[in-house]
Amino acid sequence: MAQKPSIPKGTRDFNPEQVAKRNYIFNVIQTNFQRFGFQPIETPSFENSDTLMGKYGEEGDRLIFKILNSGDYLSKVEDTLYTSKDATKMTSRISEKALRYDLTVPFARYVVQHQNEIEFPFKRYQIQPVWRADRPQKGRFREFYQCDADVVGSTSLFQEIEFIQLYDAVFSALKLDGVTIKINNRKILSGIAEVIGASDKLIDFTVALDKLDKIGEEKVKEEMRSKGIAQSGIDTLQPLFSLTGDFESQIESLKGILNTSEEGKKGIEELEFINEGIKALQLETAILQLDVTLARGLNYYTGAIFEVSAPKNVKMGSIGGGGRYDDLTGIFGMKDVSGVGISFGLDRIYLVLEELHLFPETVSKTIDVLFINFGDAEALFCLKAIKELRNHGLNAELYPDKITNGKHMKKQMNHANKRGIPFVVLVGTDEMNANTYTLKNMVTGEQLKLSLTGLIASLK
RNA sequence: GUGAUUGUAGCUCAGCUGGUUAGAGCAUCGGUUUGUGGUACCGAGGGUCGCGGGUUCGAAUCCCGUCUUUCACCCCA
Repeated sequence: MAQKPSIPKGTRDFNPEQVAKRNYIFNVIQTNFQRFGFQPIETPSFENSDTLMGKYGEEGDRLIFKILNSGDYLSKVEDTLYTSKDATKMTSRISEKALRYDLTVPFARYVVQHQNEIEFPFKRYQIQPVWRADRPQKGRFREFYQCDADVVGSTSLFQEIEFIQLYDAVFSALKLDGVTIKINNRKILSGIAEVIGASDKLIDFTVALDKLDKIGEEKVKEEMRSKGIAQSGIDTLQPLFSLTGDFESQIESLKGILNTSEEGKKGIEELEFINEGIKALQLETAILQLDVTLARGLNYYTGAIFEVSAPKNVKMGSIGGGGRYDDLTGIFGMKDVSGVGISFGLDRIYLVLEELHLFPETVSKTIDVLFINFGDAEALFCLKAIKELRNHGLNAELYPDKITNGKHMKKQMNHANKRGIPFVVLVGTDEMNANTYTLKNMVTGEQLKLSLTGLIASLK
């Protein structure tokens, strides 16, 4: 229906049921954020372009939605620039604002800007939408929510341990069993790159390594060769491709590979510390797994890297990620502030819960009881009762239109049925005269004549 | 950004190699049922076949473009 209105690709409308389900997830995440001591902040939907541009790599810049300047913005562009048709140069001249791409960079900006008001270490959480000019796919949207928790101003590795606990707490509360929290450390990746003499190609190297479980060993080696990594280096990597077993045994293998790299050894130390902590504290339902091929995430991670995968029976990209960044605020001129944080992908968590039927049935129930509207006098009588019910914490409402000529009772009952309202109250002249209420259970069909106090008691 | 894919009633989909007034189920509305919904029966409304252009005597059907959907790559929540 081309005539009908539409919304841009990668965006969605949410109906009442969907909003109820999303709020359920929000509430669980928010409750746990607060339980772990995080405080909320909010930042604007759009930032100055130079705050965002260049922070996510070349690929990221391409995916940032730019906002056109107001007014007659083309008149300020020189003819030479205009005719050169250089989009990158042109963009910076006609667009000075952009929609935020994630919550971490705006948060870094916030910390630098408000550094004198903030009490460090600062633990904040932020639940807001972000925008990416990506092509939509399963679980990929152009507008989606991130739920971030970060700590800045502490280098303590106990923060990493806390974040793993936080992931576990949230997913356990959502009854999403069997999520895998993958952990790696940037220092390990740097160490490996150093050992194979490819320190200058760290990004290419890690991007290739990250694809191991997807495209296989041979293709990864091929990609590394095509990026100019020496064959001798790739041969040195061999033990890495066959790295298996539990956390401890993988660590042992890594020690063998990285014994000449100081940075690598530091990474191993950090991982061991975190693993010891988690072993002592235990996780409820999540599984912590060392994954040396985990390299995803932004260029700014310097220590731990996290990624959360949905249970294996669901085909979905990561539902959360995060890591340690030692110098994020440095890009805004504030040195030596270490930060670490994690993010929950609300929209993907929603899809996973939906697929596994894990939403509690009660999430979309909004109203406890509907009063049938027999007429003006009855309606007024009902509204008095409704007021009482509301004061007792019950969600109650009157059907707005009255029954005319005895008709439309069916319509009102139907309405209650369709909305899944569990109880209906009928008050006609008989009830009104006797000061009683007929309570009907919409599931069983059972009806009771009750006083107002009886009504309240039955509904509570 | 690269390569595919989808688009017919509010929803899910039929519609054979182009041929008279484009169908079904569900949903909606009305009736059977003027104090009782969820099941039943009867009936009604609702579509310029995504949009634009082209080929043809004739296009939902073929061609081109465009938008949209879904998927893979890139990248990522």
